[in-house]
Amino acid sequence: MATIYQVAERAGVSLSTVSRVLNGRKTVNAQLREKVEKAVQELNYRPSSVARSLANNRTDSIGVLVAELHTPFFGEMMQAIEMTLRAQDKHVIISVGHNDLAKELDAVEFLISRNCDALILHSEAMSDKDLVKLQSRLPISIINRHVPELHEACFCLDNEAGGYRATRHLIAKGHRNIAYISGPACKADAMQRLAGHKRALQEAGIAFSDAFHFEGRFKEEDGIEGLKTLLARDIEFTALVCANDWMASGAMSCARDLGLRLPEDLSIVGFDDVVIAHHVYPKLTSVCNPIYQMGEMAAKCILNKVYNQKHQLQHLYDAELVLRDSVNLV
Amino acid sequence: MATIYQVAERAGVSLSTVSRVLNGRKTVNAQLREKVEKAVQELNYRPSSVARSLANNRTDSIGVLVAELHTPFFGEMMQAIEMTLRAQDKHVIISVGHNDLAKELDAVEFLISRNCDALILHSEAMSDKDLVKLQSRLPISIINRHVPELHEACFCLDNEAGGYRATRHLIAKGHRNIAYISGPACKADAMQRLAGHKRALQEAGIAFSDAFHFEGRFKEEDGIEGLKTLLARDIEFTALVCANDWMASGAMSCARDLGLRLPEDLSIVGFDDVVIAHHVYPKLTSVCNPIYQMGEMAAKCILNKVYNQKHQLQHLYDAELVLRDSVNLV
DNA sequence: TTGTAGGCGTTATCAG
DNA sequence: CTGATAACGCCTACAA
Repeated sequence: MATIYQVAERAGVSLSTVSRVLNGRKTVNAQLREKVEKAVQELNYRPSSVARSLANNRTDSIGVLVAELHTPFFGEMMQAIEMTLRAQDKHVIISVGHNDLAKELDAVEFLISRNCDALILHSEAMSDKDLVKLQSRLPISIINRHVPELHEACFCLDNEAGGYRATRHLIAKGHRNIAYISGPACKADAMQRLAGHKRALQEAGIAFSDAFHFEGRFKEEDGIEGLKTLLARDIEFTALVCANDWMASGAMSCARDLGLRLPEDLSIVGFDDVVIAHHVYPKLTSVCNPIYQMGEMAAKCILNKVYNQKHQLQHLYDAELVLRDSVNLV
Repeated sequence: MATIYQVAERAGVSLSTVSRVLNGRKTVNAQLREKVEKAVQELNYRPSSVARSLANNRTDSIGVLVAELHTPFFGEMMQAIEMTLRAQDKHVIISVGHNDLAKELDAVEFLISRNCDALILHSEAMSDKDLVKLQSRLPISIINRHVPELHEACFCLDNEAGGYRATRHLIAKGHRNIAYISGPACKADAMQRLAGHKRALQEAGIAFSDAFHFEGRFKEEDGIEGLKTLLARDIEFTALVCANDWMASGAMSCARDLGLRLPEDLSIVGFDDVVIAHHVYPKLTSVCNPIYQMGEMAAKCILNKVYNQKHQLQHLYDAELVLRDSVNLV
């Protein structure tokens, strides 16, 4: 690999001049510039990003922490981040945290040890305090979580509004008895979605009852277990909202196994609108989680903070309902 | 950030000694070693990976080129790669190629400009020649594609065997009239899968006919269009194999729209066994593409080549059939 | 076993 | 506008 010295030598100038033309400085004689460019061509010279990083203390790389990589949600997120960052010649280094505190912290240290200029995090296990502390070490942006002290760094969905929309839609379709399978009580987004559900009920003058509520952990199996549990209770319902699509899919296959017709016997609404929502049968009406946009914004936030760009930022995202075939008029 | 100088000063030794203990050299006095370690602790010193890279001409980072990130297949692959590489303290830099030659080449240059030690590629657009040329620049490993000159770097599925298994299964269930929706003729894996299908037919004494074949491009819509087209032809069939799960899902929803009962009126087999196979209805019998393992192997191949490790490598993968509910006995 | 000195490839400062 | 020269932080002969 050619170095800047060799280019300088070939062009008959000093290496400072080469550095200048490489970095697009205006203050260089046109003739010399041409000579340098020619030499660069001939030697097929490529600057060493490592040496450059050492000299100016910037790596142009951004670390991204995700819970998992093999799930559609994170795929969308990564795609958005990679595309917007690469368009600005920034590199994306990934690291997975597996929803485990120790592993997340380890992943973060790993990323920092690589001298990332900044971090984008989708963390479930770290505490708010951890995140605040982290920001004092390097710029970060946070997806899908709101940390009050770090508001300008957070990009999240209006989960409450989403929960509200899902249930209001069912009510508008004539449903009055609506069951709800939520995510775990320890997760803020799960509770916000549930709160939205309750608000919609209240607005329609329907009392919320714990009997209609099952708490899952966002997994497909929880949808199955949840529906079974609800059906075994002494209640009747014509509709079910699930706090994510995986549970909704589980509930659907369970319902079918139990001989229920969908959506005639049971209307179902999901949440997140991940890819499976299009593929289950009937196609699932679901609240959209615009993760792509959020990933893009988180990346732009970093571009603003670290590289002095000036992108317009939006921190809170609307959770629109995507209508498909899983809800029946009653 | 503390530097190695400061550690040396605090420990009262030279920086070479610090460097030695940091790199685990045995040839250093126990007392000094302790002093150094103490100083490292106290200063919370972390070596600069950038400076280290510059000095020893290695970045410990591997570039990965994928077509897209937002699809389950690549998610699995990335997860596998990230996990096996990070276990060895190597970093993963991602770059997406969007199935476009210019963009893939651009992505590769981008990765190389970052001084990656090696590349892992899932390339659809680059030619064999491009890949051979690339390998002369830096170590690479290739997923899901066989380049004869680069055999030891390739990790792929036995697509022919997979196609064979899918069709043989249907034949074993009594089907004789089996339609096939393939991937595009320009893709090697698509043609191999089709070849396997033909072999199974031949083995059973069933003649292959173009009338039973529709060529798609691996998209959901192609499954829809394909089934419609096949049904419009003057033929009868009780089973359909689709060269991937997306087309299978499309065919399923199309079949249902047309009033066919699944699997009573039409048995369907998919390919790749991506996540949606579990979520469509009825759950889809599909040929498994062990992308996770392949990703892991591609990563280990790099570890062997670049970092002198000695992992056992497997280059060709078996395509097992995963039985679910989409095939009927006739 | 330990320390000194030079090099890795750039950028940045400061004279000229 | 151009060219020495000193960082940047670490590694590694080589010398002591």
